Amino acid sequence: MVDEILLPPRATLRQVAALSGVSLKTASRALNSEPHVSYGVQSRVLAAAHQLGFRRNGLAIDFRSGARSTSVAFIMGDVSNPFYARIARGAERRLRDAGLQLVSASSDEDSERELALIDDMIERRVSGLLIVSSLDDHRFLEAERRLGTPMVFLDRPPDHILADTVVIDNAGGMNQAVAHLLGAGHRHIALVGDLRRLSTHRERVEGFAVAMRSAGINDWERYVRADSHDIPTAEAAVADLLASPEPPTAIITTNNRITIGALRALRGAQHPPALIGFDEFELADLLDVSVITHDPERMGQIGADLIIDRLAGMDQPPRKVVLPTELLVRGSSERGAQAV
Amino acid sequence: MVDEILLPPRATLRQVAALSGVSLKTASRALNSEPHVSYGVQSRVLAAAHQLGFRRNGLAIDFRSGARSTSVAFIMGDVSNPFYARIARGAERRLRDAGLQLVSASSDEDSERELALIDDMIERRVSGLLIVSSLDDHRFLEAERRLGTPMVFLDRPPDHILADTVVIDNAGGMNQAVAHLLGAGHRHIALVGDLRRLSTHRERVEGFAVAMRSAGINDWERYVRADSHDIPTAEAAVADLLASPEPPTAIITTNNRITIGALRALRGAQHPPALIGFDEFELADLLDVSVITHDPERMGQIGADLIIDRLAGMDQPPRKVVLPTELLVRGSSERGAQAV
DNA sequence: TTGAAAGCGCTAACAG
DNA sequence: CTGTTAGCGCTTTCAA
Repeated sequence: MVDEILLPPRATLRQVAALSGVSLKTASRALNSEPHVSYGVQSRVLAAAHQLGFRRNGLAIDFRSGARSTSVAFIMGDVSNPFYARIARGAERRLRDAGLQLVSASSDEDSERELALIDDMIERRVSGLLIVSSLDDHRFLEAERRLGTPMVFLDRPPDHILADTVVIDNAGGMNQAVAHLLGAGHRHIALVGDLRRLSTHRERVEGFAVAMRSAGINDWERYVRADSHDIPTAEAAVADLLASPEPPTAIITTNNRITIGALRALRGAQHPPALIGFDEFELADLLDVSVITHDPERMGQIGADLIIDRLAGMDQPPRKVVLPTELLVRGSSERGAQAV
Repeated sequence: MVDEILLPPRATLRQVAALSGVSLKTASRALNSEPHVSYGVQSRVLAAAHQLGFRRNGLAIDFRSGARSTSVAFIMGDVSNPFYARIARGAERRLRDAGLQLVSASSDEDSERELALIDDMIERRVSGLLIVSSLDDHRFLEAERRLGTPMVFLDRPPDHILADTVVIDNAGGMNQAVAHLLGAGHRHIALVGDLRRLSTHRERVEGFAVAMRSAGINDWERYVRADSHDIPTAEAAVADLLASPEPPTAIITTNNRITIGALRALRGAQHPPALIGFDEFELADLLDVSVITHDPERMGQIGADLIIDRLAGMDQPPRKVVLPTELLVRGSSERGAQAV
């Protein structure tokens, strides 16, 4: 193979202008279909651009006009978690229609990494920040906020800073689930939760506690397990619960990863406890698993819209949007209850 | 709420230099920890930067140094498809270590949109392109390739252009699956496939055909269905097969979406046919579904490495990496065979 | 070890 | 309708 010569350097607007015999600015206008360009000039410029294989330099455009790139950052735990992927999808669609692009970055739920990513995104001058944060103090973003960078906190509210937020009705969803199980006669209900430091975890546990207490059950903590952040850990936690002297008759898992871990642990169990999982997941219907559903794509859409509105000058106090949940009763929640 | 005054404009390097009483270039050197800066100057500049809340302007840096951004584009069908999400994950990790960031964009498998996205990414001067393409002619990328933009085609090889490619051993994987089913006595084996125009589909069908023919089965086309690009379509296709006068005794689905559609269609079937799906998926083990597995994260990693190497000047002829598959035999492939 | 000057490719602001 | 003049914030020469 002959080593081909690459790099006949890229044509610039200046060359297009020269070739078509107009000024830089006129060429710019023509290529951007701005008004006040005669038809003849327009087509001459376009032809020259085509001939030279000209491509606008987005880097130069972003740099020059306004001090912001046309990207919006999405910082979350892990793209391959369907919850985040669906948020990304919702956000991406809205942003694209607004001429923006989504840049996703995974923090692996690690605070250091999250900080580094946010920092990086700020330096890249993203137009906005969509964050599912695992930090517990967001004061460091205050300066950026005052500089006018729109930021929306998704799924978990920010701490020590006022900013737009889109969350799920965690307590409400949990309440419905617990009420349903209580109604079926369950008294020994376990909760298997995510990292203790996450606000979603705390809210879900709190919703659980409230519902349990109001049913007169005060030793609810006995069956609460936390820090099951991945599938294997969740599986182990559930296995452990099942092996205890007085196993729970029902289990609530607080996210899709944990639910899957629970399903693994329950596989082949003689008398599986009832199960309700937070987050809908693909195949939940086939596996007959009851879930607390909500709409992650919508979360992404709303987040994106908020960014877009703020960018367009919307100047209202920070909003907090709470997305509803719905209990989808399937087979898994209808079993294992002891006689009432 | 008092309307707070935002926008005390961002500090620039020039201001940092002024405040610390050094030249622009010295400030630049200090902040980038370049050599040849005395300790005193270094700390003076850092202090000034801190005091002003200075943040480097990534836009200006990208623009000025080299005509490339520090982003790599990943163009694929849909982020919320776990196959793509896992590729993204693999690529993202590698790229981050190289100081690059991944920008994912979904084409929804639509050619127009894919073209527009690629165009957009080129204008944004991404450092490289990772593409799962649904186009059938990539000549339009030739100019870009000659300009030195590294591009890697994932999952589906490019047409009419030479470029790095990372694909799965489609024919081989299909062969293993068919051989397994034939060995169990199946003769009426169906294949439910994706969009006909996708090369992956064609290769998988070809692998299927070869295996069937070499077993003396020449009417294999009878049970082949294509264009099942989403779950509902796949479900309908499988339901249709089941309802035919002489239904197949085994079904092979050619990707994770189709497998899920098939599972839906098979739900509650009296005598479900055997099933083998292309692509591993979460819960496949719980559902006891046999699959042809491979490693999408690795595909992402290799793609990213190829980009990074090319960016670093690696100058070999385009590579074609073929990733192996493995047949994971679970319960679903062990049923429904008629007496041999 | 430091600095001055030049300019990346483009658009904004003003003229004509 | 078209052109001229600046200059975005930074790095890259090259010189001191």
